[in-house]
Amino acid sequence: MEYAPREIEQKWQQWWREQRVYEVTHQSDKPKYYVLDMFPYPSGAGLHVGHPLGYIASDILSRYKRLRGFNVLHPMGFDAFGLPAEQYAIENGIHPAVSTADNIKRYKQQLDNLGFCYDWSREVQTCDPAYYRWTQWIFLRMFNSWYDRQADRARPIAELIRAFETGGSQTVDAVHSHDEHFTAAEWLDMSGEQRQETLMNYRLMYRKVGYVNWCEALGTVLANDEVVNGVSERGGHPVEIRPMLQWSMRITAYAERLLHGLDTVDFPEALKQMQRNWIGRSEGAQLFFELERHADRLEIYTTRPDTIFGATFMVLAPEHDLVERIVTPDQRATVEAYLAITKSRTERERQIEKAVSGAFTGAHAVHPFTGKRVPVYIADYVLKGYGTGAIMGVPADDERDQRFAEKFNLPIVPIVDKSMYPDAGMEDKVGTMIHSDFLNDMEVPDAIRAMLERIEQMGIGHRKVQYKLRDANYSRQRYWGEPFPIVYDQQGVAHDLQESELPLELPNVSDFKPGGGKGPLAKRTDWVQTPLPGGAGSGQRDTDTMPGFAGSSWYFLRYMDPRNPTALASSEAIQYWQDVDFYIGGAEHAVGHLLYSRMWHKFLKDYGIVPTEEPYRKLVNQGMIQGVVESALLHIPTRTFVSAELADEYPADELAEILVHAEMVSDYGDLKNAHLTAEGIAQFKHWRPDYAGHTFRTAAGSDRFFLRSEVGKMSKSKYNVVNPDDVVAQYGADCFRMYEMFLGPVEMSKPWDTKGISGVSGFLRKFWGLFFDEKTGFSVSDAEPTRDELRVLHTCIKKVTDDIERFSMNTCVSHFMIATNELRKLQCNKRAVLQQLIVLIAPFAPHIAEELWRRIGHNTTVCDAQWPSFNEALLKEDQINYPVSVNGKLRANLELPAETEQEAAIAAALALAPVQKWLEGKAPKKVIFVKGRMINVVV
RNA sequence: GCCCGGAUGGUGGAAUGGUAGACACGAGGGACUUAAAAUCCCUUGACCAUCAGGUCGUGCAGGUUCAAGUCCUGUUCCGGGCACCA
Repeated sequence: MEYAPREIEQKWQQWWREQRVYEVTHQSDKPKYYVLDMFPYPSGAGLHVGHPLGYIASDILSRYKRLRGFNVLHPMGFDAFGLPAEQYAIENGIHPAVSTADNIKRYKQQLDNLGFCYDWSREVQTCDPAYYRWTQWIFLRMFNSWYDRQADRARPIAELIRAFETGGSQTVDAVHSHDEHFTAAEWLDMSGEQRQETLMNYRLMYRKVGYVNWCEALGTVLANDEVVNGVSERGGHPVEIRPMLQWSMRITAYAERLLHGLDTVDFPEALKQMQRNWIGRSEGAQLFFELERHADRLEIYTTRPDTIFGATFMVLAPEHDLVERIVTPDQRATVEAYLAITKSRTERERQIEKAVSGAFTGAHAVHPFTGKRVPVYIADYVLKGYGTGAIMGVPADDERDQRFAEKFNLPIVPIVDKSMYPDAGMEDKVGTMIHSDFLNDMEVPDAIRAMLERIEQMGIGHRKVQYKLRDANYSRQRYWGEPFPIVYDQQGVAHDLQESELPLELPNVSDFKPGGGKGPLAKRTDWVQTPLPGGAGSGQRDTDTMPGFAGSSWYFLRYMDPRNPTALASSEAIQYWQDVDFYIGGAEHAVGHLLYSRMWHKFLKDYGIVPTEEPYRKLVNQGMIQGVVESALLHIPTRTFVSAELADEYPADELAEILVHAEMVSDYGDLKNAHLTAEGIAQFKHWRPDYAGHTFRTAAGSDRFFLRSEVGKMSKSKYNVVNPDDVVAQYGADCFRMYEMFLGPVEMSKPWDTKGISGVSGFLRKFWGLFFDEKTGFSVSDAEPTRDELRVLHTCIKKVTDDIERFSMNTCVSHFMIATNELRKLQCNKRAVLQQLIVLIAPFAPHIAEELWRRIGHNTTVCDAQWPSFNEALLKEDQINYPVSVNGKLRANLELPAETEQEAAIAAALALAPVQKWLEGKAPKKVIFVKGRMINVVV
């Protein structure tokens, strides 16, 4: 009987759905296992063959864990708020809610088509009010929290207020934005408004005027990780730095925990490194320089306090508060001109130029050790947002300071003798101190230690750990996101909504265009005007919405108890499911989602809402399946298309690359052989009538017109999108799943290439064929399996089990192929062998497995079968082939019975004539057994 | 510039320090067929060969080891991330 994948697949997909085979509950005695995919943003383009790679791998793992007796949580949902839907609305007038719902529907159809074992009853959508109610709830909890450094956790803001009332600002060690000192009496003297302003300095969600990444084209502010090379990640629009009143998330409070947590989780090393770099911890000193003729002191940050004797100038960031106060009248014009230039330049221009620039303020600082006058400059290579926004210039030991000193003719005093370290770079922390007073002759690390001590003794500074990580901007001047559950009073003080007022639903609007630095919500004045919480007068709602990462920062918790109306998830559900055991998704979220959600999790841990410090135990980044971009070479002057191998005959600048639709290409995906046949050329001319009159030149004697191919993104605009639905229609979902795994390791990126799929397709037919007899149809035997048959089966069980455990899905497919081929040779149709093989293959090809499982006589789903265990004894062969090598070189093979003792093997090996020859009469020093088989004789 | 990865046949890729190239594609040859498709069988890293086998071979140069694709040092190229972070 023919293997008809589509028939089988549709039948079982429907049955699984109707029988709710994949729904799970936390009321279970089984151990839990949580397998999570990064949920997709449902774009209008639908899925292409690259998207399901990670989903297939996680589906296999989920099914495997279920067969191993785990209660497996494997949910799916949609990250449904965000910019693209809103841009689409602006361009086409379709409400984001409508287009998002359409896209989700299409995604679900495409996913179901592949036979995934998601528990769809747990689906979440971040744009659903029942979901974002809890996103708003977490926001408010953060708003009403501060970070206690002493306890190293977030705590309710009410406790901070009590501390201020009793002891002022000095009684607590709280994370805050800027230093403030006040006594309890001063706190009590403050107006309500002043107190609220003070509290903003401590809240974990807080408002501040900050320099933010403003994108004019998108009409919104962006987070640091949403800005790439000075342009917006989405759309590539220019981004400028602008001061705006914005919500911020105090992620910096968690910097140290985010860093340390990385040592406890199983993430790819590269990803951990990316997060470490993003957090950017450095140890150094914050220290003060007195300013000449000024009461203000200049506070700088340095990781090299040992080099202070080489400090010959100071540099402030152009935006530094002190600039205005210290600039001298004769330098005012120069400084203002420089400030004007820095302001007018966009972030992008500044990054591209990298030219040394700056201006002298006319002011001088006093060197704390030498008492010398040190000139104070401003320059944009010093950043306002890092450290104190001021540095000491040490041109002998820092490349940027050196360039600056050369440009402005400032003295360069050598302070580290690196002659003992010829390979050391300028900024390496090695060498011997010179021209450095009491530090002279010390090695750099000792000098750093000595100087830190001296600075603290003298009271001119202190040790300080500094992070590159900044607080995340949390406001977006957009429509399609979570509204802030906040109302402002006349004084602009933020009041939080009561929990009973949540969710604050996103109101409908008809005009989605942003304008005047405000989002579309500002136009709904009827919605904006609202009584203050508690009814004390009228107020105004926040017209911004939350950023895309808000909803995705905690979605994995909602899956645990997705319909709970009274909590983000019940504590029983969270206690049972705990955390994510296996998380799979793209590496592009390394410093965005993965950092934010880790922080939210730690925050929730601080309040005992979740039991674990880290949300994800193990993370795998799946690679991308790329497309191949095919183009035909056009020789413009002669209006002739030229086959790629003839390109050398034409001047390169007269050739243009014209994109060709992948559907017309023969051998698509093969970088060397992709070509158009006569039929393909006809299709191309029909598709591009503007080229219908052009001639196509192929090499003499060839009817193939070769294309120029390169690996690139799979995208509509490159005409190279391969839809998984089409592959499934032709080969079946089981074949598609196995083939994507067979292409290579899940972590690896590779171009899509359909050519190899025939191998997997053929394998599935052969596998199916094991169960059928040409004449009698379905036929399995109840006879006892032979030793050979069992050996094939148990080898396969062992290898597949080992390989799934180490997430090596591609080699699993090979093991299935080997087992199937061998059983075919043995003409094995024994039930005892085949039914175990079905279970092995079920995670990879669930439909064919289900069908055969039923046919073989089971009346329950294969999903509830038990993973077979293997018998080690059966793996041993009756005869063992002993390769014998002398000094590591293979010399001979000898066959011995498996039961032979090692001594017998040695004796036999050494007696072997070829080995005798290589021993050259010498006595062996030692004999080494390898894997209990191979013998190496060392002479 | 800095930090991570990676480099294995014509191709995708296998190899807990232990017979490199599993498995698959492609290619070549053969069987079946009027023919094609499908299917099946054989060959397929390079070189030498008296056809028994031998020599070389995992980007390059060294090292450790009885034994290195795998570990160490240096180097080249490719991919990814960060980039005035004091």
